Amino acid sequence: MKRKVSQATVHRLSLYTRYLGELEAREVDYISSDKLGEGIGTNAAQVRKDLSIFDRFGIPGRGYPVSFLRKRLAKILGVEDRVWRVAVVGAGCLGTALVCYSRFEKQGFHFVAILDNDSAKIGTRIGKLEVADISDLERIIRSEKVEVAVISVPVQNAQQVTDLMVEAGVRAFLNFAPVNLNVPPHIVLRNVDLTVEFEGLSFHLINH
Amino acid sequence: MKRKVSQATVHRLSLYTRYLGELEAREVDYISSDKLGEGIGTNAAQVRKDLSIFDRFGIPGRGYPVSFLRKRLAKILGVEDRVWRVAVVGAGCLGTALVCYSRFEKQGFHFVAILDNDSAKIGTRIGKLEVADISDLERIIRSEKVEVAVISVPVQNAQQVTDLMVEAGVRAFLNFAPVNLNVPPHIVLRNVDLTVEFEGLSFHLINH
DNA sequence: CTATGTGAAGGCCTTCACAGCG
DNA sequence: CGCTGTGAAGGCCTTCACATAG
Repeated sequence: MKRKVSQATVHRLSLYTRYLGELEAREVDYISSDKLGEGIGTNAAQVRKDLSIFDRFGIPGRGYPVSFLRKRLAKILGVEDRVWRVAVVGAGCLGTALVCYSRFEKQGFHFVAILDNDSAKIGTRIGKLEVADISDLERIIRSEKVEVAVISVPVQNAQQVTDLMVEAGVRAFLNFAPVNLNVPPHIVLRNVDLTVEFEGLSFHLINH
Repeated sequence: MKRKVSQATVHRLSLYTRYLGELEAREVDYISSDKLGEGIGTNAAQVRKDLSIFDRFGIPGRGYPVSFLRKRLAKILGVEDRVWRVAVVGAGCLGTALVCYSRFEKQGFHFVAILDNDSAKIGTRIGKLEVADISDLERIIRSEKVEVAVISVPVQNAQQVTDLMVEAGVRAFLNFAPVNLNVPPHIVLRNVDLTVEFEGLSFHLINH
């Protein structure tokens, strides 16, 4: 890695990887930076800059070898020949939906547990998983070797649950609770906030 | 509006608004740019710059009036004294979860319809809504005066469904399908791609 | 004396433009 | 001759620092 990889670049690496997967399924051998950019909604210069951070993947006059590039990017993203073990905390609408959605499994994110504090939910089955009692959190995280957690609990429980998970050894969080979580500096945290997304739409509808 | 409002600023306006709502509930009257920044995970300078785009909301020596500022920001975001009518297309795991999640209603996003093409789902009840037949799309969009649509259909149907919706008059889309949708320039589109989010976590776990 | 509002500086990301490779 | 890789330029966003208001 020659330079710092920006958040924006990481985001696009994901999109390139997915689009290259589609091309691979359609048995396309080579793709130009121009077409690859078009496929994910950016331009050729951006594509070449992004890829040049890591290596010289392309062949002047031909473009990028689709299959080779997809594998290399998947490796860079950490999703080639590898599975991440994920726990979902909060078996509400959203937590349930994530577990039932199969694409993540295919992409190397394996859901190994779903936890809740509601005794009416504990023991019930969601997809292939049985809802576990949140008071068993630490034991489950350790025995299941959970590395990534999804926070889909109500706002008022989110920070506490996150603290417990950090203590139990979880290193990365995808947070759906609409609150600013505080985590130690070595912990990876990304927020998905659907209200923010809706309000983004609303702002542009009103101001354009 | 004195200058162009960046995407990043719009995002933070949402976060400020939410945090100010919490402060309002706790009956806090004034907040400094420093504390407001801390509350959403940014700094005082950023807060002051963001807010100064629109007006002089603050009182030197005291800070910002919480309730007044919250209302003004909600107005700017288009969620004060107003309801947006939203349709969800695709009654799978995710579409169902969104309709059952009540926070959006409170924030001014009112779900008025959920559509699917699966005859096994059509007519069934999800929350307060009955799943409608997607072949009635145009009629429903017009009669329900839908302005915003959520795309939660499989990738292969996403573009077609979006085209139909644009034609029927929908002006804004929140797209959960992992595909780059093409829409006319005057249409507002935001993508929520959970695979990208997971891969973002993965990248940072591997490279730090 | 505290905390805002804002030009200026700094830093990061994107776009340009072209040398050079296949 | 087409398309990549990459310095340079441009543009946008964040941070700094301080004059100014309450």
